[in-house]
Amino acid sequence: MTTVDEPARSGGRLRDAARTRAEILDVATAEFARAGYAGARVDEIAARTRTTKRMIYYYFGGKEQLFTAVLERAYSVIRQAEQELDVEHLDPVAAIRRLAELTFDHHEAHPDFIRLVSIENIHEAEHIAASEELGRIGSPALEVIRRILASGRKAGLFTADVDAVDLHAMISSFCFFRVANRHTFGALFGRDLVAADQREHYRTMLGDMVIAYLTADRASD
Amino acid sequence: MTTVDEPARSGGRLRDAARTRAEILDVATAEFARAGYAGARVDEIAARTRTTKRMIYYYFGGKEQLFTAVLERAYSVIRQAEQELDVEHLDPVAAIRRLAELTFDHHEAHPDFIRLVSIENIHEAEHIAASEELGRIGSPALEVIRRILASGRKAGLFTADVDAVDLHAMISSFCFFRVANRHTFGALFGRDLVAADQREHYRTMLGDMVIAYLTADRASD
DNA sequence: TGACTAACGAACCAGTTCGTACATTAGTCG
DNA sequence: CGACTAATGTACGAACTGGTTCGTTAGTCA
Repeated sequence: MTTVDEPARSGGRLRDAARTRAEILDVATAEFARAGYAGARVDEIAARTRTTKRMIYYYFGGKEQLFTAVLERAYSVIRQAEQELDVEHLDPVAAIRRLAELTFDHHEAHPDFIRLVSIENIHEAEHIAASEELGRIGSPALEVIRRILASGRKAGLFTADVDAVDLHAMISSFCFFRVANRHTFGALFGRDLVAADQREHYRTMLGDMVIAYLTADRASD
Repeated sequence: MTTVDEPARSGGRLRDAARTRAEILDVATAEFARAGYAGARVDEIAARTRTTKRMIYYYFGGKEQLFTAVLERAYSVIRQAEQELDVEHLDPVAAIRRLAELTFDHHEAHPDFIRLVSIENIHEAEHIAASEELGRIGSPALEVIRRILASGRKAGLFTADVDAVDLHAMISSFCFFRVANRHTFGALFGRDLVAADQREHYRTMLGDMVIAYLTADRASD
């Protein structure tokens, strides 16, 4: 990650490894998200930085490793957000709805992250596979879901016997699709899924969908 | 080998514009889906064809237009599949479930198409925007959904007052995510969403979800 | 202070990539 | 048949791109 120990000096140092590294990562994130892995230009990233291309190779080794570092930092952000989830004081139904809404909000707030994930999937997650860090991180949200599901089942509120990972996939799929595919969807169906005045509508729709699924009377099958 | 150089072609003509064009499109589809727009190599496409790069420029004009042509054909395939939808003889609940399942099946059967859509979204649907053909096609599935929703509401089966486009987005999001993000999801959560032995599970889950949403008692909100 | 190292910059290079100029041939039609 | 056009193949090049070589400077510490 970018957190190399901050040198004691504070003022605008000319030479500041941590700052340079972080700036490269910021610019690289935007560039990769903009143009995809192959479309991203190392020269372009360097040009938008206060440093030079030499430094990218000095700190990261190459384009491939730079992209991996970008992914690592992007995932660490979402992991951190998930760690701050505080919904378990709510009743199970409200907790799940709140969790879904927070996932919804996070996707909307981080379109670059969504693009990076799309790009990484085009490349069959090879960078995640190559990263030690990304390989062993779990999802804090998953644990939260697990606990809410357990208590909801215990209270007889949730009829569906869903697995936490599957529920996470269900919630994520809606949030992800809305942001990731907004361009083709908009072009083909003439509807902007991310329009500001539709936000509450889709947020509610997601919650309704998840709760309906969890509380449905499955006997009618 | 078997066919070194056959001067006198039997059935297949030596010069066949339609065939050459189609072969280029086939190979280009695979190549773009494999590596993304920028990552795809025109030389590579040419090499895998029985013709040369010259022909790609002769028939399509350039890489950009070739990709647009690839998208146009890919979308025409799904449009055609949707036109063969035959679910309206079923009762509304069964019809929606069947429609969802067919969408599910189509996504699973056409991973290259999913990748192309992901790629096109990275490029903000600029090729769809540039295509006259793609701009004015509607979705046959949308009309089907509209009719089923209307009859379901009329029969008092569907409590939710959903819009057809939104329901289409809901169904698509789950199907799309499962295929498009299977690599990162698998790497991060250790679960293969496209594993053969999980297929029925997710297919059922999708149907349950959609039906639960449509038939839920929204009064409890 | 002066040597030593981390951090940095400019210029360069070798391989690649899209695109094209030029030459040629198969098929068709009067 | 012979001219004419659609279709095709070869070879090449200008621009670009990831990566490197070589040299410089700021900061640190003995």
